[in-house]
Amino acid sequence: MIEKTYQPADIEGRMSLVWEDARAFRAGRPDRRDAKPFTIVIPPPNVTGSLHMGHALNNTLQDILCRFERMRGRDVLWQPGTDHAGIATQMVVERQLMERQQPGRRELGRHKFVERVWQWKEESGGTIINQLKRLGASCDWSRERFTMDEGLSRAVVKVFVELHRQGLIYKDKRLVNWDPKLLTAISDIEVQQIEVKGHLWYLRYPLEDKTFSPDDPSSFILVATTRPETMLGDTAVAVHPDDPRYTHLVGKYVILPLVGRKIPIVADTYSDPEKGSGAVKVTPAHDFNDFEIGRRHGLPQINVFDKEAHLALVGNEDYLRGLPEGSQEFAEEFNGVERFVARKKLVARLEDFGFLERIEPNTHMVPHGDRSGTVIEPYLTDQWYVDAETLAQPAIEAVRSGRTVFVPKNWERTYFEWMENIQPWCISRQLWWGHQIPAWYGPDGKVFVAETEEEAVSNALGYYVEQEVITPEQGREMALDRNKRAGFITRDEDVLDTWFSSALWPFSTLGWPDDTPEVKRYYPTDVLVTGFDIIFFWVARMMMMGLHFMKEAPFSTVYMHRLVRDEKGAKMSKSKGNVIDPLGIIDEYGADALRFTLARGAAQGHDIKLSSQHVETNRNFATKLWNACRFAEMNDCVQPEGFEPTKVKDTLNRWIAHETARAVREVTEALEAFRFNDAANAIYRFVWNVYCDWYLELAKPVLTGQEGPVKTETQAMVAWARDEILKLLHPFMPFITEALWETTARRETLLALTPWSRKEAELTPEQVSEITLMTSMSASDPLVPPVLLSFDPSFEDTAAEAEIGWVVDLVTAIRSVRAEMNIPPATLTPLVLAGSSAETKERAPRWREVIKRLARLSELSFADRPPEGAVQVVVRGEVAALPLKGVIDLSAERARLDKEMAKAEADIKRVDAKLGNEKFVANAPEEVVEEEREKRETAVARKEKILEALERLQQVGV
RNA sequence: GGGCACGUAGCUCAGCGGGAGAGCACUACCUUGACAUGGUAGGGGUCACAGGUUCGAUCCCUGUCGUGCCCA
Repeated sequence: MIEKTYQPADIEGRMSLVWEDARAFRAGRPDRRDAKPFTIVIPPPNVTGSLHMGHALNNTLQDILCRFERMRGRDVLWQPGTDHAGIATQMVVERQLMERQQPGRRELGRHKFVERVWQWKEESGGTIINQLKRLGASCDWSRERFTMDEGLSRAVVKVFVELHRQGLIYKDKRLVNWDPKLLTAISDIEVQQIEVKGHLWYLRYPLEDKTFSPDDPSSFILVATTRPETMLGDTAVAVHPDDPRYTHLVGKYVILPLVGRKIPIVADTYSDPEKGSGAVKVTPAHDFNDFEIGRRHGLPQINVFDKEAHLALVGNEDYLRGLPEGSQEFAEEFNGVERFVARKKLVARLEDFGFLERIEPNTHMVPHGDRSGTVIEPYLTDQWYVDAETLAQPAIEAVRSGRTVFVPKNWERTYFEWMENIQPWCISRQLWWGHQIPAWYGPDGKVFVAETEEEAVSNALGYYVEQEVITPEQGREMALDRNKRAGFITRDEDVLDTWFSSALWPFSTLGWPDDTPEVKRYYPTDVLVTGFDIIFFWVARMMMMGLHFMKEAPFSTVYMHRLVRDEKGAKMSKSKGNVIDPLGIIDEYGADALRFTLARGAAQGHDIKLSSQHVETNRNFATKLWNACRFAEMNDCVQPEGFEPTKVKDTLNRWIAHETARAVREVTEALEAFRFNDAANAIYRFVWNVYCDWYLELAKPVLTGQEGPVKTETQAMVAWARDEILKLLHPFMPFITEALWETTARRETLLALTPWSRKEAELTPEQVSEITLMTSMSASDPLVPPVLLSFDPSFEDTAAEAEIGWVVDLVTAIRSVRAEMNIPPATLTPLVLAGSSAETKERAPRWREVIKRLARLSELSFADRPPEGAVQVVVRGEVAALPLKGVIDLSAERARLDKEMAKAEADIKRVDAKLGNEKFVANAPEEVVEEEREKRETAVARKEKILEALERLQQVGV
């Protein structure tokens, strides 16, 4: 029995258990041993995360694909899991320690701290996984993985060692994006450029051979800078080689104000004559562009900051080298000053001595760490890098050749753009939580990379014995005793970027580097579903690693969805306070309603604007379905054993078969092309505007009438179409459909495992070959869906469509005219079909009861001519008359007919204009011209009927 | 500055060479025996602007204006 009201909360929890008990989502079910696999790896959410709308969308779309393919018989593996989120997790645990006033990270020491993080992970790391379950995600939860798992960690080490051996991972001293708050390097894409209202400071740098005076422009060169505090590390001034203002100064020297260092003026095209003064200070150790200039001109790099971005001048050899007497005092004064404080103090000091010319407001982009929010400092350090450029080549090729396809396709351009200009990927992080780099150093700094400590140590000791740094005896002792070698051989302290391990996710989760059956069966995966904002984090890196280690691209299709915004179109953010919590929405309207809303909004290339009102609409849709199923149940609608929908006789039943087949086709084709919105809208329309509004309404007289073969057939067909609906809707609304499936009949399988409606088996051999041809034609382009794959011509029935179409049009026309004439619904009117064709005379009696009920008629009769003073409408070229003389206002009817008349005449006029154009008749395709002629005929016939009606009205004297 | 989108009904968006569509909102009416989380009907748009291609342009091309995003 279906409950009277639909309450999502009642069914969602229960259905989750049903699926779990049946192990419905397990990959590799024995009954699908011979099935083609379908694999999606989840973009692993951050272990510290909780479900936000972006996750809800991302996972809804993945789930729709997985459930769809599962129903189509594939052996589906949807691989779930989380990543360890190095920085984020470390921050969460550190904050927790602070809040609880427990010893901090440094006090605990590395080992104890990492233990603490694991403890946190066990307690709180499952949050988002449980939230995904509430959304209905049909992942194979038994295979859940975590990037710090033993197996995945082995994959990381192996990849690191292998790439290092191949020279694709190396250590280098370069400028990195340094986060002075978190004290770690981060990669380019973890940096966000934020527009900041800053200033441009114009500084006078005195020329070496002149006597400096602020009033004498020939005694200095004016430089403009957004970061005056970095001047302490300046090693040159650059001007454009073609800038006539400065050509005479190139090759000369300036004396760095306050510091006293003598630095050259160089010519470099980086300097923009249009910007600032046209001369820029060059600080190779603190600016990426300056670093390049420095390399071009062989300039020294002087780092003036410590790790926390405080000035580090005392004892800084690079800084002090070549400075005049007395600079020690200045260094001591400014040593240890924080960068922004230093800026203020330095500007004031420069001003005191006449070195500051002016300050202009200047809005510019400033790099910020996406985790800490602090201003990133370009900082010169030793870090590990991946040679991304080399790895990118096959990844570019895979997309160019079409082995991996982006949907929508225009993302490929963005992908190429980035891949072709890719920079070395900095992968080391100065953190404790993560995969520690498998590199060990000897006393001279020589590095030994190996998969295990034993191997690295033995390599190292062998080397130093050979070099006679230690004796063989010492080597043996150190090999055996960790304590003896401490201080001699030390491990790299740093860990790897989290995305390094995420890049391996499509194969590490399957058991690689072991030679597992899962790797063979499920790699490469089919689709990656992800937001465009992480195309570089995810797609690019997984492509590189997958191709390098597996020799095959990790996925054949990359579907990029867009952002979920609030109802006004603003990006959701905590600071704006416009975040819509998916779990709150699920509590209020149900997961099905949320999912359906997201799917209906997921048009390719568009952000989704979400409001709770939309969700409410779709909850109402679920209610509508619920009640339709109740109606079927109340009318004992069941499919008898061996029922054959293709064999039904009754016109109405043949019609719904026809319409259902069309819906199946629409939904299937849309899903195959990743047009989630079209698929969802097609099923919405079918359920509400076809099945509920017309089929059930038209079937009511039969269902409530006497027993008989037609009634039995209709009951079966109502149930059949309902089951088709449940199947079509299941990928979108899994909970309600599974619950209704369970309640409405005795079922052999869960709906989640029930075959999708495909009817190829029932086709004739000729039809099959035609379909095969079309499918193979479109197979070359994966974006073109195989058109006929799910369409069953045996359901096609144009006669049924014509007949039911006539009923629908007639009822609609009468309703419309009644509303226009203000006839109260309670008033039943007679209907006279005037001058009907034999076809209509034959049809009408079959639909008499239905038409009378739906159009609120007292009787339905035929006549050669419409009665005097009757309201007349034209339906499919024939007149239907409502004899309402005395009931309605005849002048209102006249006005209505005049309006109709004008419409018909306008139609004729437009068509005539076309047909009168010789060029149109000559150039337009034959079908189009023919269509226009038909249009004209219909319009003319219509006009004649209206004209007759008007004449009749005249006779009554209106 | 470079790239990618987008300007269609009050709102959110489909459509993308031959009669302007949906959902929501709005208006009127309806407690009809699945459903008021419902039913029926209705109003509302020179498809941003200007050119061009075409027999024909909301749709293709060019430009202008406006909006958003990404990268410098």
